[in-house]
Amino acid sequence: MGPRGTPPGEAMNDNRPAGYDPYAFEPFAVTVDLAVFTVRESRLHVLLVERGQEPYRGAWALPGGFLLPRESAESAARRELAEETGLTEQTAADLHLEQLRTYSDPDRDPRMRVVSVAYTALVPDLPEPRGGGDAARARWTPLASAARLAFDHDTILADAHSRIGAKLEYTCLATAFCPREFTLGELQQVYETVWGVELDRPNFRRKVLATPGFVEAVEGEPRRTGGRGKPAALYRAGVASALHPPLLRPEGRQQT
Amino acid sequence: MGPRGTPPGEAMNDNRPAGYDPYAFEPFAVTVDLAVFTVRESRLHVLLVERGQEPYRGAWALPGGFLLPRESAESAARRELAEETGLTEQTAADLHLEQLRTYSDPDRDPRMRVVSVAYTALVPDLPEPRGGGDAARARWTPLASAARLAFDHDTILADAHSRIGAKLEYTCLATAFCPREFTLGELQQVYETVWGVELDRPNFRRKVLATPGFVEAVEGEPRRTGGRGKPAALYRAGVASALHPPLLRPEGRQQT
DNA sequence: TCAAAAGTGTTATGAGTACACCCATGC
DNA sequence: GCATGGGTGTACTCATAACACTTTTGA
Repeated sequence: MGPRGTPPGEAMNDNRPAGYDPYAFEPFAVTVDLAVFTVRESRLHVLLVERGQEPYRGAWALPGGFLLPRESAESAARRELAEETGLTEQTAADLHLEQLRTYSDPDRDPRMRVVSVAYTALVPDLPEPRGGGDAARARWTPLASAARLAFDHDTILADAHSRIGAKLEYTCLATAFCPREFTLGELQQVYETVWGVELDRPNFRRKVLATPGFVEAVEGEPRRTGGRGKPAALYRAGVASALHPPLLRPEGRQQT
Repeated sequence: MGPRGTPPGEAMNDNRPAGYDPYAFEPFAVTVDLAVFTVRESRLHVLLVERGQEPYRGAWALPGGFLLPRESAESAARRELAEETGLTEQTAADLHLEQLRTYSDPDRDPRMRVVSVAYTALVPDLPEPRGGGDAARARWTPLASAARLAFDHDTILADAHSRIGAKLEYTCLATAFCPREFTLGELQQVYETVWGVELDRPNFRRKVLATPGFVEAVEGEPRRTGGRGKPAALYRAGVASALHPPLLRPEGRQQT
């Protein structure tokens, strides 16, 4: 059958181009890339690191790195995320991490063949990252200012942005952007920021509360002020993960 | 910055575990796996191949194979698909292929480290495949009978099934299961088969026709009979790719 | 003439929208 | 008091669900 049946070093089979031998070529390297988003001051931000080496020295890039020999891509992503953001391993282990897709263009890295598995993470507003070792800087960058990244990271970032926008429609993911306890106003801000639209507050409220398991009210009287105005009730993320029916963004509905 | 800045053979940086050198370990192999679906006799079928070598000799598996040195994962997937199904390269090039996700568990292949990029393809009912070389057999298998596949292919197949089910809700993908010209009854069959539910014909019909660009009527009087009953009008896939608003499966709506 | 599949019509329900209005707090 | 955000009420619109009914073919 297929080439999978013939690992490098074993006999050829005729389903493989004549003369193909994995050891005759440079090995593939496998990396992970992370598009980590947060909402800050009503703008979507992404975590970027500055490259300290060629190629793309001095350019900004998505954090990421090589898989260790006995590590899955998701473990590698969590490890890199912890390293780059200064999060504890525990916090990183609990984070919502989602595989975006894999980028495998043969020329995506000018030096060698690198296949990269991209992940998306959504985090609440975190302290400024402490940059990895090796003279690297890391920082939160408004998405609007994140352009001309190294490698194909502009593409990955665009894919990630579009994916999370879509995900907000039919999952409860938006709560991942919020701290453990949050107000419905903050949750609405997440949607408005990611989608770049304004939503009707009364309707948003009803929609969220009508979806069982989306949010759960925090007991007692605890309320929090967002500055001025009436203090808002606090909620925590609920147990549901999917939104049925979905919460479609306004643009997604205007044909008919 | 991150390890990506240090390809194998260059200097270490302290963001990488001490002593790590990609050449000191077995190289990663990168493969593609394909979950190719079709609808046959009102049942969802998947294309499987029989393994001719250890491990899992004699077991059924998803078709797939190694990436060539200068080939993207998607190109590899199209190439493998053409090889396994006997499709022409041209047909394979036009097919709807979608990246599912990447599987990277260190132990997913007992012999070596293999990272596999899985793809999903939807095809109309095709002739029986002609199996690849090397004594392999290939055949369409009802999804219900496809179990205990080699490697982690049970997992991949389950993920693929659940993904296409979800995709039918908010994309026009169902037409990929149909021949170039099809009736609305056939299109409805696709939904009913993939979702495993019955839909109301009048409502389905209205919904499809009300979505601009989903299908376009074939001009003139051409009608086709599906055996007995009134001949149905023929349609072709339209230009739209997304469904707004989505066509939710019944189960996805029964909470409130 | 009957079964089977295509196609049309109609009504009730419920989700989504838009917008008016009241409440609580800081300045 | 007034600006600011939280929270409630309501009426209109439109998509969907459910189901009755007609049409056109093969046997």
